[in-house]
Amino acid sequence: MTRVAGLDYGVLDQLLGYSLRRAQVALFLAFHAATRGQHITPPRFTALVIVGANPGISQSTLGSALGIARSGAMLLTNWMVGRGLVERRRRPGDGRAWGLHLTPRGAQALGRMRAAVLAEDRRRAAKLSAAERRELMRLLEKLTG
Amino acid sequence: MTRVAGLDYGVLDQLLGYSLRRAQVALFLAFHAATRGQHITPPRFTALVIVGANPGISQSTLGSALGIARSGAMLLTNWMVGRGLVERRRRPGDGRAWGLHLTPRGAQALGRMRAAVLAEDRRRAAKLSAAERRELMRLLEKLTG
DNA sequence: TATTGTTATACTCTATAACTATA
DNA sequence: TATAGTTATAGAGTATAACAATA
Repeated sequence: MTRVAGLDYGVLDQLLGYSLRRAQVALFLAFHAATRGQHITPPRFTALVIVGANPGISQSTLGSALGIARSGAMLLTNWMVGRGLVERRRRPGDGRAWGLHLTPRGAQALGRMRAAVLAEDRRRAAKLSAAERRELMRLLEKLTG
Repeated sequence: MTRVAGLDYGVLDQLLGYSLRRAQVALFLAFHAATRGQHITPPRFTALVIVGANPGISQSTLGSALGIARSGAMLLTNWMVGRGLVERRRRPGDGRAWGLHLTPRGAQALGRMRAAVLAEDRRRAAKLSAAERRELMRLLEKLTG
């Protein structure tokens, strides 16, 4: 979605939503560069981070965090389990829900990915000064929260 | 993708890309609210705006602006033509490409949508002061350009 | 040869709805 | 009744590849 030279973008240039979309696409390219060759996607990475930070989380809660339906959270979990990154454990108190946990291999893989993604995210953000980057994060938080 | 209370988002909260994604989802809801009941989507709205601002544009160039393949630009154009919002005109100099133009009905519909989308975008951005909003747009532009 | 539009096809992601087992 | 997970199915959006017409 690079800007096409000579094209008039009309009202789009006045929309905060469109500016955010452009910026998000640019940062998505950063993510893609950082995870090249692996079969990782933003939702998969997000899921791994959240499972890692919230051991024992249920699939439904994971789905809520990602903003997707339970059925989608299950497919995502299947992928993580199939790759040996996550395991489902029965919960003592509740026979319905699984508790999700990183495997040792998953924790190791996530550690590598996290470092790469964070480094590339920072590299792309380097067009801004450190103060500008913090200000941008603050404004985004204020907008969203 | 509303934040789930009590959940630890780990490294995600340190990623500019994730902050942008959250903000973009929030503004997408603004778009959705502004176009409720119409069969419009962000890509369709974007396409209409770009055709309106660049009369005679080709399908391929439209696709480039949207960051999608030619085949997708054609389906998008089919939708706009099918709704009577856009018409294809042969170009005098080049028998290969179509020139896309808004119909009077398309111009009228776009005018209404543009006003609604812009108003709702501003309304959601009202959590920021006018100065903050301008600063946010500036930072996003600096990041992307 | 290169470009534009078109067509056919396939893939990914997601939603919905119905089902089961547990609570 | 309500919730968690599962399964089946369908739809939207997109990409790729091949083709015809035109440059």
